[in-house]
Amino acid sequence: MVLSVETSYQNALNKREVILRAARQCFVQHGFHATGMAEICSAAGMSAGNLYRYFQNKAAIVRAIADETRARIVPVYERLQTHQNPVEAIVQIILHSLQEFCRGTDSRLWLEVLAEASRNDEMRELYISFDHEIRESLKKLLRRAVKGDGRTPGIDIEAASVWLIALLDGAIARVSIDPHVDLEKIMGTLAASIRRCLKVQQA
Amino acid sequence: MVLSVETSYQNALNKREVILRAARQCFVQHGFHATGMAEICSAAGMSAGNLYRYFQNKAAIVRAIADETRARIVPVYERLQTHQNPVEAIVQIILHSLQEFCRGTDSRLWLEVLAEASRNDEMRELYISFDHEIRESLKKLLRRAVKGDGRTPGIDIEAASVWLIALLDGAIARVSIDPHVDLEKIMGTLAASIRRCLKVQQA
DNA sequence: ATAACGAGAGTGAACGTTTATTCTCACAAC
DNA sequence: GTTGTGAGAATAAACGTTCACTCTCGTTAT
Repeated sequence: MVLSVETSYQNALNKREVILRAARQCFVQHGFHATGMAEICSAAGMSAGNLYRYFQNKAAIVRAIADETRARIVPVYERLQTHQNPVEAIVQIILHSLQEFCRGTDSRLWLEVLAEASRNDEMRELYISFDHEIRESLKKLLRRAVKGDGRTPGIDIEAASVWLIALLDGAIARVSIDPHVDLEKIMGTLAASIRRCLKVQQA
Repeated sequence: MVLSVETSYQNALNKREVILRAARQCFVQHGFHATGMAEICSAAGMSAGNLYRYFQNKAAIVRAIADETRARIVPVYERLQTHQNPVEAIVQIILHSLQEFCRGTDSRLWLEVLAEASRNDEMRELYISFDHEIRESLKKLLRRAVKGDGRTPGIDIEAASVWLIALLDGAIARVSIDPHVDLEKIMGTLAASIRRCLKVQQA
């Protein structure tokens, strides 16, 4: 019957999600390499044999997690593209991204992705394509900001986009390491700095 | 004999350094957890049994590497403390640090340290104490900059120090992941941004 | 109504490696 | 002859992965 096929498909999706949730939790605690399959299995409440019905191997799980983490951020960039004030749009993007990463424990996961991307080719390509995508969004906004301002652009748009992302990645690192960090305050001063850098043009 | 003790001590130091150099190389390639002791042994041209005479275990090697990496940066901060122009001193510090990390492959190692610090308590303490130390240096300079400027400080000194380090960490991540990055250009625009943020105070 | 069938979900022990670490023994120096 | 230095085999645990197998159900045949 058609219905049964559909429910089984749904079921498989659910199982994959259960596994991913479990794996995410383990990876946050011990990192990609120091997490064993047995750990993931027990966190998912599942036997090893069964888990391997849903993922080909450990690498596939890691890939899925990295993809998922990345996918959560992209919409933020697209949503704010239509904001009328481009500088404020940029500020909002960075703030939203930071919040999105730092709610829960995704920041640690992202740090793990960064480290992995620096040596694993597949992960590097993922990071770079992700980076390209979101920096294109930023550059569009930066161009609008420079034009709208009516002054000679003292800003190197390419460089500015790089620095915004670096600032974000650095902030994620800090938040995920230092337990005493005050996210609210951090975000306030971050916004101020970005505004200062982007709005004030000097000869 | 006194001399023999001394040379043997020297010898042991050399051996430790040989091992650390080898380990560093391996860690850069595969990270702390994915690097095996056998790998380090063969890179150091040494048997396992012998290597364990110089380090208690793998964790001790990791600790030593992290310490070493950190120790390489601290002097930069101290050296520039006496610079007469505090803003330029800050710019120089950040630029030097970036260069120090990105010469060779230390940037990857630092990324590894960051990821590890987010979950391993010992590494976290190392990072935080390091961070505290260098931010104290930055804060001294920032205070001088604010006073010297003679204007009402529009800058939150604590926050500014945090953001400078975040910027640095983010930049390190980028350099170590993206092979196409132009370090010279990056450093130029970084300096400009910092100057803009720190020098120009607005109501 | 019931027996036979088959597919999907699930198990957990076992596989062959690889891991970090230790043990044993040989050589060299003084 | 003792001590320091080294190699390399040995160990046991842990690793990712696979295996043969069971259990559960819905479908079909009788």
